[in-house]
Amino acid sequence: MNCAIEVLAESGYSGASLAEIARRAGISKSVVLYYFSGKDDLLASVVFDVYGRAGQAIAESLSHEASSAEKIAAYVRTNLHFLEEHAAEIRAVVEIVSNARGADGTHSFAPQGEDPVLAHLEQLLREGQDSGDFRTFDARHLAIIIRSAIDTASGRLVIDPSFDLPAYTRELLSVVELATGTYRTEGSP
Amino acid sequence: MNCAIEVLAESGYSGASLAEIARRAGISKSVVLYYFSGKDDLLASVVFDVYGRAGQAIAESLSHEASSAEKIAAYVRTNLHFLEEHAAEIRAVVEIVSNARGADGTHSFAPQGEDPVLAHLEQLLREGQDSGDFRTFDARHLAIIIRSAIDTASGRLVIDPSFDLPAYTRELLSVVELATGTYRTEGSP
DNA sequence: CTATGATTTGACCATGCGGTCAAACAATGT
DNA sequence: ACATTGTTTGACCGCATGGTCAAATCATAG
Repeated sequence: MNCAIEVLAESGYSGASLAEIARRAGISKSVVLYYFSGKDDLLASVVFDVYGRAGQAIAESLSHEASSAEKIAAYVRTNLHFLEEHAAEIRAVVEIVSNARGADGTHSFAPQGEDPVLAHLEQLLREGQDSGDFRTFDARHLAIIIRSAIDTASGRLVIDPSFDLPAYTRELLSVVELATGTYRTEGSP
Repeated sequence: MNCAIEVLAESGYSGASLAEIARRAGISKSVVLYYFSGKDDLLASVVFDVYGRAGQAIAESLSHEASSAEKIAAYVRTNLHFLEEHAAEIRAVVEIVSNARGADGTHSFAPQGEDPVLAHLEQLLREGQDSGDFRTFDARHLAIIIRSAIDTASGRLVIDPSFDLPAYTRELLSVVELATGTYRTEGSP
């Protein structure tokens, strides 16, 4: 699985053939198919593994925060921090989710109906609005904007070695603060 | 080329084989290779064509605006408007740019060094800062955030038919205004 | 009508893919 | 020592890919 992640991150979905993954691992192609029922199973395992660990890290981080503003900030920070330490993993998952398709041509891993990741962030934003911490905005669409800013960072990290993720994190946090209206002048003591 | 765009948008990069594109066009595979020197040539033509038309539309739109704030707003609006009317084209280009790789495994169409699209937006932001219209922010990274919000919309439009692009445009414009600090209280008359 | 050039076709090729399988190999308990 | 079980291998299969090519078809000018 680690070698699959490496190949996916470096050579993309098309380049990640069973033969190439096996070669990188120094084993025969058959060994991969001995432990995984097929390529789909391998990719699904990678997605599940990385997705699970990321979700765990984020949930743990959010549990330490009380206010909506702090939760949102922690959400952004933890997402980008996880990205920094697991760039190849995230890149591999993105590659799989956005390219793997079933026989019918539809995406295999993209969420069917409602995207739970997006729904989660949207709910965090809505909570902040309900508690009066945030200004009025379109929670759904702001969630899409914030997620896109997070997701784009994995690509940057891989293709641009000079990409300054800490600085990017700072700027995104600042944008999110302004967009949610966390620090309104009329509300200051 | 139109059929190539359709197939790319619907079935993704992997599904866009010469045979499939020819079948959709009702012609033989050989005809495609008669007018294009190879698959690379076809894809490059699609990218060039769409990219050129989008750039033209954006440049034209910006030329009508004077202030930096208006230019940025027009930039966002025109990008998303072009997307709305040419969703499949943009989706196809994204599919090509993010998946097409040369024999060496590197992206074929992704910008080599500095991304001119990103550099352009970054410069627009910097102009607004230099003229004093905008607050202090990290122009480079804010440009990345805004571009990601624009680019993610093409995917949404394709997979989610209920996606409300006008509303998304409104929210993004609002976020950009807040992020650039166009309407600062201290500057108001 | 015919000769010439542009266009179109289907058969064909080499290559790489995911996947199968019998056989070889290694480890272990008896 | 042996039999059993788990592991690994390389040869092989069917299939799809991008691409080539000679031949067939079409259009047009003389």
